[in-house]
Amino acid sequence: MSSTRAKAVPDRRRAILDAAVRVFARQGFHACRVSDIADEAGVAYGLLYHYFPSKEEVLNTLFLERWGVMLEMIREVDRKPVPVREKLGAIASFIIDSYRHDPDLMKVIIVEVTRAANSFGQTHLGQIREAYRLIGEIVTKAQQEGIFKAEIDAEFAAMTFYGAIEQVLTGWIFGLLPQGDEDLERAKQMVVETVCGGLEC
Amino acid sequence: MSSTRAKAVPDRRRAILDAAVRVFARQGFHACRVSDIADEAGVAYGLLYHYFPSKEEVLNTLFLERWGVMLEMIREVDRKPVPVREKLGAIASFIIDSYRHDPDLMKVIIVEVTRAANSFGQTHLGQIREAYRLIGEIVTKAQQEGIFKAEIDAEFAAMTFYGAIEQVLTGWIFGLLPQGDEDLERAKQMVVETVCGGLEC
DNA sequence: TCGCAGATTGACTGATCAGTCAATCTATCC
DNA sequence: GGATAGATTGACTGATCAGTCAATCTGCGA
Repeated sequence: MSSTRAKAVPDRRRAILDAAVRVFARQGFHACRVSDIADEAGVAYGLLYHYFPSKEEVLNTLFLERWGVMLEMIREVDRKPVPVREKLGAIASFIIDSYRHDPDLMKVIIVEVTRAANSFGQTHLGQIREAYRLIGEIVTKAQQEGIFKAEIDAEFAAMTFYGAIEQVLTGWIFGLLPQGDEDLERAKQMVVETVCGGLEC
Repeated sequence: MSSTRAKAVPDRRRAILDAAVRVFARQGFHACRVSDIADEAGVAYGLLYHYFPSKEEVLNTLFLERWGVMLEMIREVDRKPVPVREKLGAIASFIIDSYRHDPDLMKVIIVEVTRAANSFGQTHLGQIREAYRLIGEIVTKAQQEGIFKAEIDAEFAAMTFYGAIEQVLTGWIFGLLPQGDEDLERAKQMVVETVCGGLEC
């Protein structure tokens, strides 16, 4: 099969998705043309429509691919018998490392989907909500164990936690905060420190 | 002069701005047509271009009007000789009360400008940054007074604080969080409580 | 070698919409 | 009551671009 061959058939679908990440990150979803994506991928205009029914569906695919990995990761972390701080720390680490590994993709997901609740966020509200719900569950358990204050609403705490991380990523994306390797590492600690500090009894 | 007359000349410019808030909130800036705004304002299409050079400039005007008030409010609060918690509490209250008073306007500002850093956020990055800077200053002072931990970067703390508030507003805007009067009041306390709790020594 | 299916091409179409502009209206002042 | 300036109108234009489609290419099995 092709996946075992050294010189496999070029995967145009993947090339289109990767090109789209770069183009969306550079120009934004609405500002770019489908031809920009095709050009960036080194592929004819019409081929995009061979693999995807629309420009929108390209963005949807990018988002769902990545968001699914994150949700799965949160579920997995939650299953482990470790303290809250460690769970939240793992989530913060995962998101921040995702940014380190592929800043363009995270920029697209945050700017065009997660923070664009009017357009694509609307479509994916369910997925986004699920992330809040999972984080909220972690908070609830910590409250039941008497580690977190019971009087703060868990969903609310989850939004605060995720909101803080996303805001920091946004700061990096738009050059409002320094983003050396040490900065990313410190950010992980600081987010968890700040939020847990405020929530613990 | 007209402002003293009971039946003053109708202020079409204002009518257009108010209509734009409703239309942008309902359909989003990119998805709506200029004719939608004109219709909503009960005014001819061309009149919008008599008062504004472009559709964009209508949104810019709405944003700058409101953001300017907020920046001035933060500066004023900072001048008062009150504890940090009270300062941050006043900021949270102002933003949340702004939402209570005119949810459509806040939705537009957050969804189309503040969180749309790719399009309009870019244009207004300076204004947005200024808010972070002012909040960061408040945090810095608290650190100098020994009330807040010195090891957390002030700009970072400012983003966490503002990010948490904005995320909660976003939750209300898109129906992810309950938004009764009590919820709004509790949110003010919870945001300040959580962030200060995490930052205090 | 032939024929087929799927991959690939890019010119073209149809719809959309921001912005223009010449015409008309209205208020005000002399 | 006439003249002027600014307000108001809405039909029209020009550009843009997502999506279509018929034509061509390529790899592979018979």
